[in-house]
Amino acid sequence: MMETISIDELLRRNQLSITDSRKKILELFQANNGAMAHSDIEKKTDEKFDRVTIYRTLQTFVEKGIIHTIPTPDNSVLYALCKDDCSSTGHHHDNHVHFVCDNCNVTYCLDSVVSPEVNLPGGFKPKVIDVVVTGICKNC
Amino acid sequence: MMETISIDELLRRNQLSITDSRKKILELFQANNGAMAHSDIEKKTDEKFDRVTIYRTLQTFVEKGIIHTIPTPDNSVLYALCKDDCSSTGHHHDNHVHFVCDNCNVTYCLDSVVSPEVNLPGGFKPKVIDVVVTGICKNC
DNA sequence: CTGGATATTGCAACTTTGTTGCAAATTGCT
DNA sequence: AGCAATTTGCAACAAAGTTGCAATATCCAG
Ligand SMILES: [Mn+2]
Ligand SMILES: [Mn+2]
Ligand SMILES: [Zn+2]
Ligand SMILES: [Zn+2]
Repeated sequence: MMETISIDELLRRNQLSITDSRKKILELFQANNGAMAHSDIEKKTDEKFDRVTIYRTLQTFVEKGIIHTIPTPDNSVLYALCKDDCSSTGHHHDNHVHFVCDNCNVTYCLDSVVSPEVNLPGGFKPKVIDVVVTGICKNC
Repeated sequence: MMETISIDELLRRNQLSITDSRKKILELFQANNGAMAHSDIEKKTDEKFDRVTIYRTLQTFVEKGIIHTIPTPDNSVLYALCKDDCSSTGHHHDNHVHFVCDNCNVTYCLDSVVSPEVNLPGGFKPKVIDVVVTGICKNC
């Protein structure tokens, strides 16, 4: 079992200075149970931070392995927190399935469901397998 | 075995009038072995058609089941031809795997590889499973 | 605790991507 | 050929994302 670490500690471990925008955005991710789009963050921060700052913060978090992006069927960009082992090793291991609810529109990281094997035709060498399931979630 | 039908016939079967832009865009899809983005089509048509026309044409083709969209890890919107049975039944059955090559950047429809089963936690009811594999393709 | 090097932010300006209304042109049909 | 219906191009706009730079905040050594 991995112990829960504070937001400040999380930033420090990733050699990032502790700033208002980074703290606030991480708080939002921890409070939210699903994935968030850039526009969600803009709204939830009440336009306190510049759009550009939010873009740059998200980009930094992705590079550090603190959050990961999720490919969605409607091709909007979503972000969610990574499991702890992503940031510690410096590269992503988000081989879990994502679920998009048709009804409430929440996107879940199903961390317990690992991506299935796929049998590819000869010559194709897989590196990453992204699986996005659309349907009705457990809360709908 | 499904016989190959002409572009005019394909449009007629979908109750679409035969216009220059629709013919040209379908030709591009048939000539191209991978998926295309809106911007690819703009370039390959040499700006002969208005951007808006291309958007509307792609949208019409998706609605008719002539092409389908592909969710990609970098969240760009790609389109590729559907198998014949999509347009005949009026709704999509594109339950095949897509492959994005890290090297040549071509995105393939692997029509022969059907999406695998996924074991979801209790309460989640799947409808569509999108699988996108990233790696090195057979031509690289 | 403070000064100053370094990193981060906000602003402005710009690019790309996508949408909408409407008049002009094209298509399909008689 | 003529006419109704569909499609296109244009203009104007909105949303999403990028870049350079000056102002500000953070961190660390002294
Ligand atoms: Mn996830
Ligand atoms: Mn496909
Ligand atoms: Zn739901
Ligand atoms: Zn390739």
